[in-house]
Amino acid sequence: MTGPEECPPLDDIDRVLVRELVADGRATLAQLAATAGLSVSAVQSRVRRLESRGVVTGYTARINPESVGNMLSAFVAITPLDPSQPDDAPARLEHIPEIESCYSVAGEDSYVLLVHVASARALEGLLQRIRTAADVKTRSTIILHKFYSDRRYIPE
Amino acid sequence: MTGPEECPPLDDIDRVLVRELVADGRATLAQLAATAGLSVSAVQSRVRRLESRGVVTGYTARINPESVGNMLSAFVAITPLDPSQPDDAPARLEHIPEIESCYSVAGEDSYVLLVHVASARALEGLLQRIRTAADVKTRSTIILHKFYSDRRYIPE
DNA sequence: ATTGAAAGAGCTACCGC
DNA sequence: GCGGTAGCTCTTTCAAT
Repeated sequence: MTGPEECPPLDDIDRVLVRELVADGRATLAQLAATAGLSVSAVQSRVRRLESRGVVTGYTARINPESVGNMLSAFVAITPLDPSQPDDAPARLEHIPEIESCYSVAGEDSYVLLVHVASARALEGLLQRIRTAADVKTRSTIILHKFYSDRRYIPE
Repeated sequence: MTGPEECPPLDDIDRVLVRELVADGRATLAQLAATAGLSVSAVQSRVRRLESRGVVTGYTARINPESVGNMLSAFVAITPLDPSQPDDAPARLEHIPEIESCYSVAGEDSYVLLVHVASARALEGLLQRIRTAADVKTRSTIILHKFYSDRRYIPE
């Protein structure tokens, strides 16, 4: 799991492996070998290759934010207040742990963040920290319900 | 990994385990035991409990969408065209694999989707499918760059 | 709840193809 | 690149505390 390297396109077997690892990040090499119709050794070297090429960038546990006390989630769209200043908002926000994701976007705003907090009160404090840390204005969209997330589409 | 059950609050050791499993979804029980300062067996029963309580809802491989051919990502905000109709848009969109996440939100629109597609041409087709499947209008925000994502904040 | 130990399953490195 | 074996690690289960 070092850095992304060369990237010749994935073959069908690679896609099978990626799909299964997305569905179950703890799938054993034996399981993967069974669905791919290959030996454990062959699957192991393919998975290593997918990791070293940066196709698979890591493994993680999916958690329910509410179960760890984050009762409120929101999208926060941000726009720099002073367009003449160098815009390094993502770097200036990276230390804030409540921010799950940070995207730059083409639209009304410059960036969109996905944040998780304990309460409305906590969101108020977070927005203040975001504004002062990055010198931006914020526009928040409260998430009422997560129907599904973390699905992954592997084409072909 | 059956259904969420009772949920007495997490103690400090549980939070340590959850943090490590989020950072490395394939961490072994031995690794977890080392950082938690417990025996392997004790860690195993705690992890099983976190799973059965729905704190940890599963494990997944993180993948780079571009490396599997999804070169374009976007937020798609949708709003039902006919407010008098029953609104079951999320269910009517669930079969579309390009949709990674679906949230209902409090704001200008009813729902926000995160989608991944191969190209602008593919996005055009996807938007048509979304509109006809759910009888909604769409407002898309193209993602230019993902600075970070999939971070998880475990409070305390 | 936690521990320790024993048995089974999985991972890794190496070798021949 | 694929398959197979050997050695080691990890997981699982269980009795005991």
